[in-house]
Amino acid sequence: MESQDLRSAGLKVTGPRLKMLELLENTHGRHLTAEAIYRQLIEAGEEIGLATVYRVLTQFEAAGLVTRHHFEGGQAVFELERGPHHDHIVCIRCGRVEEFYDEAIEKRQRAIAEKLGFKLHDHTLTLYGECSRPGCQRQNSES
Amino acid sequence: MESQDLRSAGLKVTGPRLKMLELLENTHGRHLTAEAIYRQLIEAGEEIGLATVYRVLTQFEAAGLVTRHHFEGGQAVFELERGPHHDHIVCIRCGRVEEFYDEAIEKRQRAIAEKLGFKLHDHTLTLYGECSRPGCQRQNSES
DNA sequence: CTTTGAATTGAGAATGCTTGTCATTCCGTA
DNA sequence: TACGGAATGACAAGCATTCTCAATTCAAAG
Repeated sequence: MESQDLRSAGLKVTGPRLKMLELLENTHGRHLTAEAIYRQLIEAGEEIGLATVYRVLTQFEAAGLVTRHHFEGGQAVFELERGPHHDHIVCIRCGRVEEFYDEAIEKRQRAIAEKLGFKLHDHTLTLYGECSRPGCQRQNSES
Repeated sequence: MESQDLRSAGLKVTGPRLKMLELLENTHGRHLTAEAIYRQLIEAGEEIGLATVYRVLTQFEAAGLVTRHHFEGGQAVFELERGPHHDHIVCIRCGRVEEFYDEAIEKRQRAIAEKLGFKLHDHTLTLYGECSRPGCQRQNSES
């Protein structure tokens, strides 16, 4: 149950937090903006404020429950942290996001950081391209 | 002379554009925010508006003269496009930016995009860590 | 070296995303 | 079940960036 996830993250169990976790879990593989989460909850009849969505996402991020990505375009997208690290490839036409993991790249990154005298904390790698899905068109807003 | 760079980029030669190009060229290896460029020009006695700085940077970017990076932290940073492609490693304490290039990583990226059915256009790779410079402290604003 | 139209500029307003404020409400312990 | 602190929602505020528009500047032509 999600309440347990919240508790073990040191967060009080509240309605908004549960609803948001639920939504994130039922949106497998998706990368949602705060706005999109807000809209979906409102449309589902929930009573929630956009400020709360942002606040809770920030808390989730601090607790390691979600990851925040800054793909190109103003809005940040949030992704439920599930399983191991991965990077992303984003379609510049339809916005679709795929995930990938490449050990060779990871290894080179560690080597580069060490060579340059950095203690590596984190990294972001995002590829941008055009995907080959049949329905790939300039679709943007996800309701 | 910089005027030639502007002309060949299809841009009219104007005072603000020349000053900005000059500043970018004399700030070798640096990654500047729009705000920083604005401040430095003002301090140098130039008469320029922040809106112009943003506008011109966008034009420079479109012309391929500069690259815009979205490192963490709200502001974008701009870098004069000089020489071949490279990625970045940023110190999370002092903000210092180093550049690197790794053919193995580039090659893997192309392979990954192809495998996932994407026509690769671009990518961003940024490593974050702590550098080992003696003077590395929470220094931020660069005047 | 002037004229002249279009491009560029500066100032401030406006926008879009995100965070802060604060009174009200909710959670969970006693 | 009552209580205190944390969480919430509505709205204001903040920040980076873009837009608007009248005034200025550029450069091509006369």
